[in-house]
Amino acid sequence: MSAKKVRVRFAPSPTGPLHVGGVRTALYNYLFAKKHGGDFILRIEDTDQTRYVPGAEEYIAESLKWSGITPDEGAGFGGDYGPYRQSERKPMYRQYADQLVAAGHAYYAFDTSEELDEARERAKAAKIASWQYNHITRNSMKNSISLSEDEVKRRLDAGEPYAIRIKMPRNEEVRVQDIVRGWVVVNSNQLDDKVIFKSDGMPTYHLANVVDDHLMEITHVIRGEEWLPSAPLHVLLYKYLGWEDTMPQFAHLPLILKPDGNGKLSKRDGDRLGFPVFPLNWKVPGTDEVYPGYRETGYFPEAFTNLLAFLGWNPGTPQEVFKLDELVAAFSLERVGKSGAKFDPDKAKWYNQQYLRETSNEALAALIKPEAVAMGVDVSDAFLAKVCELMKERASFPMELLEGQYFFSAPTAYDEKTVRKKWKENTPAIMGELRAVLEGIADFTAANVETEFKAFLEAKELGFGAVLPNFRVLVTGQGMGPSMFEIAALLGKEETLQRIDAGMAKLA
RNA sequence: GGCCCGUUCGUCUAGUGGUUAGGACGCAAGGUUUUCAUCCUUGAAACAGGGGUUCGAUUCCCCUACGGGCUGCCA
Repeated sequence: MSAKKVRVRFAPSPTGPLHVGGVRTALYNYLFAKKHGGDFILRIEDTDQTRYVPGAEEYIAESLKWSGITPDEGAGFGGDYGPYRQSERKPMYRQYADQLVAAGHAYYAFDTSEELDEARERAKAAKIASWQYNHITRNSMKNSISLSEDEVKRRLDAGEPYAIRIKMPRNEEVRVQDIVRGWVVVNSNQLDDKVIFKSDGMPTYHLANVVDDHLMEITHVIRGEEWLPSAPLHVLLYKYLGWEDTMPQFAHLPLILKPDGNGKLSKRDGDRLGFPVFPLNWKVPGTDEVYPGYRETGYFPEAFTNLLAFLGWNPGTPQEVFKLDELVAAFSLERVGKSGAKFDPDKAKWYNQQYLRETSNEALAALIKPEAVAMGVDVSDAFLAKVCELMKERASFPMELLEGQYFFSAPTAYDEKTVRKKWKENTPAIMGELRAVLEGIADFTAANVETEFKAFLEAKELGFGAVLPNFRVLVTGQGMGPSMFEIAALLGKEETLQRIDAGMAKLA
């Protein structure tokens, strides 16, 4: 094993909000880096100015920070290998494209996009399988291979725009070794002469990616499966640039699929099925449209990384709840699966529930305080913490802790079903007597209320079912909920009695 | 269409040339609970199909089917 320090990068394009698939890729990179004591780098791949979306880069950085997978280096995070935005690295790429041209591995192409479209249209009309710019077609196009030397020189001197394309070799086996998939072999005849340097002076993803990974001394390229088809091109680029010896290892991750049907998870699936697809709320620029985020929905960051980690990876043990540092310790690319994973909203919710239950009542209270205040709730922190304690086991998200409105104000309506089924002729009399019993309790604790309540039932030879539901509906308006003794104690004797009186007045 | 990748309960998955094919989510039933939730117990539920190789294949090979990705001067 070489002692070279592990360096991995997450290289998103700032064309919009990062989605969960992207976060998972970032997460696996982070876990792998930390597992091996290496560095996790954020590189912004903005070689296409036309697709730049304002705010996207900030969104990406904030998403990573919130998720707890903050980069060690990168755009906005410092580091010795900068700049980390490809747009700022623009002057660095040209020389490598020139080097490839000089070596005969690349050539100038003068075809306009209109001409390329035409070629594709013609092929389509002729029902030829999809058209490719390759060893067969390049001779009929306008480039430095088909054109005479003089003609090429004339066009270059005239300042005519051109792109630089890689010259794919004839009939050569290109082998890519992938950590999750093993050897992937493809014949170069299947590959096309991809543009590596655009006429606007910027490199395309393929060149920029290889050059930057080399210059930044990246040791492992961990990215989505959508890149697998272009991996052979990248391998060839390393070879032609003379960097074969330090070529990073590849790991192509399976995709995250939509929960129902098939296909890649997309932002519309979230709307349709009612779960977030983005880590943070994303406000579409120039509109009022907002896509919901995991953070705002009430997911804990560690629940988020936990559930994401398990989409395509597992530790091989029954344990499923892993804090971020536990994930780091357990992670390995060898245990990453090969097949796409359908996102399961139910399981996502379950993960959050696990973390909610591990969070202290005080911390939960602090978490929901702003929301409570916004709702007009005015109670002490201790009171709110107690509410959290009572509501905790029936919630998956912090917001749900606030669903027991009756904790904060007297009921305005009384559960119809409970009243219909439980409120009998003699109920008002029984409730009146219960009220007297409650009033007589000096120390109004849950335990005392329970003891006195049970003694009352025994003395009156009444069952729980005849009394408690009515007690509950008078005080909370509900037919279900946490322990009534706890609720009464929390509200206090005075409030409890007042609510009984108010309820009796309406129901009797 | 071409190329590449994949295929174990509904979902996420473990797993081995010989297993009662295991777990989790969800679902169902029962129990606990004043109720709901929690919790406990139990249950239904899978090796895509066909050929090989083999004494024996879910496991190895091939084909088919199905699914996915790519096929841009996007990333």
